[in-house]
Amino acid sequence: MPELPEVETLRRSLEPHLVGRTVAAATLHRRDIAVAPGDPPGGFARQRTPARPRRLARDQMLAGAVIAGLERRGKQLAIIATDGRAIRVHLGMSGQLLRAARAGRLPGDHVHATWRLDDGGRLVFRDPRRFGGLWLVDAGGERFDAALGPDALAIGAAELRAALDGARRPIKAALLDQRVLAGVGNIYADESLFAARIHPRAIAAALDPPRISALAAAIRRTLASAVRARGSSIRDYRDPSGEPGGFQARHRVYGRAGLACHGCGRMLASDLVAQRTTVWCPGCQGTDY
DNA sequence: CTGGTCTCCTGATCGC
DNA sequence: TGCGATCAGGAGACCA
Repeated sequence: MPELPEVETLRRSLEPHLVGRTVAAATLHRRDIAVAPGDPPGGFARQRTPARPRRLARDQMLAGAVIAGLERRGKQLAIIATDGRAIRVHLGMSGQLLRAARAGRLPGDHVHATWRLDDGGRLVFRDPRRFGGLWLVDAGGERFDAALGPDALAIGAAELRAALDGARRPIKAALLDQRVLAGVGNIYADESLFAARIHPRAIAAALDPPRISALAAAIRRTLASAVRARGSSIRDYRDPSGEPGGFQARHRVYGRAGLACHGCGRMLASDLVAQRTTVWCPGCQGTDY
């Protein structure tokens, strides 16, 4: 569901309700959506079904902690306690963090974790597809995945050039790689490439410095504009206060395959690039790469 | 190392 | 109305 603008919208929306609150109680309903310190090492997927899940200490879900703030890096969100403990949240494709005031209604299905606050409010982690998850972080631990690249919202030209570092793969594949750049997903990769007039299959290493500068600027502008619009709502996405985003009305290419380009009128093309449906304009972004 | 493909999971939608 | 095929905002495992 979410890319950087949706996660940043979530962060801004939740923060005023959480900061300064004490976590009165916390419940993890499915052990296999969380990774705790001491869990077997290895990839996320292989950690989700340990032969015998370790029991969690009750304070690992931040029970008893006072919430100091919410930080975001790329698409990851960290709920940080005043004592340094934290919970890193990945929303994956279908994850949501929902808030309900005292006695407010919350969905019952696919709810994997629940926190109750000292003002009676509740916070819920819901994720039907379970591609997302929670990382429980001790004080002093890594709040974000250490391999994440620079945050895309403020990516500079030199920074992007260094991150791409001669990658011999389509620029779209590189933009989707969170180790290169943190925060861009399928929607904003296509929108940014259109804005920079770069073909999604252009080999990253073949882009000259001026084009990489243009791309960095396009990514910053596209993401900032999407954050201002409170993200993109495809299907039924809502932020925690129930508000849909508004950026989907401004998509130039994503979801518009076969329609006319807003820039030149040509029909937008679509194909699989980096295993993801990709839409571009053969007029504005070229037919060769 | 690199880059392409497969896979995890559920739900919405579309054509028949 | 039902039913199977297809697709989805992500990303790690696996393979050549």
